[in-house]
Amino acid sequence: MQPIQPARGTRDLLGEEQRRHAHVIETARRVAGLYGYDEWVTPIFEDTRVFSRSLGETSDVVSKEMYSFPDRGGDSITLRPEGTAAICRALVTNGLTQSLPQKAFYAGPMFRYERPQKGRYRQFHQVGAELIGAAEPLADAETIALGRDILRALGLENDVALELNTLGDAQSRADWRAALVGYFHEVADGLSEESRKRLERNPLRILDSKSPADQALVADAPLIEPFLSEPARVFWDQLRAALDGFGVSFRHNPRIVRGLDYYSHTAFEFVTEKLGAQGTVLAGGRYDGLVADMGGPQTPAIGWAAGVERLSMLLDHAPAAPSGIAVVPAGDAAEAMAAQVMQTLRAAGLRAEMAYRGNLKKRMERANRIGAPFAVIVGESEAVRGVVQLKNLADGTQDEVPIVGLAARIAGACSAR
RNA sequence: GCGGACGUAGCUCAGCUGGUAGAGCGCCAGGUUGUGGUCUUGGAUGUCGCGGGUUCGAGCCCCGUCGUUCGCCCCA
Repeated sequence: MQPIQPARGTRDLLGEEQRRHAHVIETARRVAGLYGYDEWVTPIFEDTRVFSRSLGETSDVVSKEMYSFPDRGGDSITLRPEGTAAICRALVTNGLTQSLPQKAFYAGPMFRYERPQKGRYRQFHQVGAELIGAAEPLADAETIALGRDILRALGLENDVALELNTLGDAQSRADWRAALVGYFHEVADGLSEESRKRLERNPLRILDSKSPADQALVADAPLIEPFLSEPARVFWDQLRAALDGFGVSFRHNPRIVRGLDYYSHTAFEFVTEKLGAQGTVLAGGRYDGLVADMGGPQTPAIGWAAGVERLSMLLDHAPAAPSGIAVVPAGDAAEAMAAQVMQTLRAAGLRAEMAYRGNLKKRMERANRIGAPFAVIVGESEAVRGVVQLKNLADGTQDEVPIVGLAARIAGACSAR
């Protein structure tokens, strides 16, 4: 019989990989807490309209990458491809548009039907932060600072660089886009085949094309700055000043555009050179129209999402596996006593384990294998005297210690190490 | 969705111009009846991803398929 494999683009997370993931998520959650964020947990699937309405009909995410299917009632359901739209939907459905601003942190699986690669899976995991109800550049700067601080807390500060751009407000963006389309039409003969298609569907995307031929033409493409409206220009200036205030350094990259339609003003990416084509590690921007798309009032918002898989791969060291105290009965008759001792240790907050079978030698081998710092050897002759053998597995020393106070003794020794 | 590479033991891999499969690590058992690590002796690894084809004979060649991987598209 052939073993059944995990579905394409999905995988199991255990051991070291699981610890890396957990460390990324816990770090992000903790730092977001310092910034005043609460965690929101929204459903893993939603009414398809939550995404089709918000992401823009032209984006590939909607046109071919969503996991959508009809449920038994005939409604179209979609496994969430990203987090922001659902957060906005939750804001509206819970009436929180009446108590702004809201700061939402989230972590969990997302789903996109695409060709898997390293660091890109059909089920992948993101952490994200959304600040809803603040229109000031100060909010953008603080949100970006949060991302930077999480990366810093993960020890990745030197591996990533922040690239920043403005997309202007709706009018600025429309004017700039028209100019871009005009320019690229003029030089269309020199564009790559892909970019000629993009010119019809999603012209902004030509700007970050990887084709060298495109890059040469992009260099002379009109920049957005002349098209910025006065308010958009002021916003852009204030944002950069505010980032200085938060001590966040960045590089202006006029070619950054965001893939999803709902962004305006601020767009940013933390990128790394270390992951090949999957170099964007944390990215986001301002999306002032999205809450209204969800049926709420016009509400400004700024946020980002980060890929947990990609961050995990960048981590220098996986967090160490936890190790517990090995409780070892000397002989079957001591097992009950050993179980009691083990429960005492657990009650004192210590991780403790006992093998289910094997003689003393076998169980000592296992104690060594699980990386236990100490073995507590429970023998019949000692047990009647209320003592056990406490063996330090690092240096091989062994003491007879009373069961009363054993947990405190071990805890003290562990913290002293 | 498009193009390239790769699938051999639990893991990392070797396997000659086609001749019935190997190493290291790990695992199991003994040397040690109440003491791990080091050492030592022995043992089991497996439909060579799967299906078809060529051949007297296929891990090796051909086709298909599934999976992984590197890029493209897109995107975190």
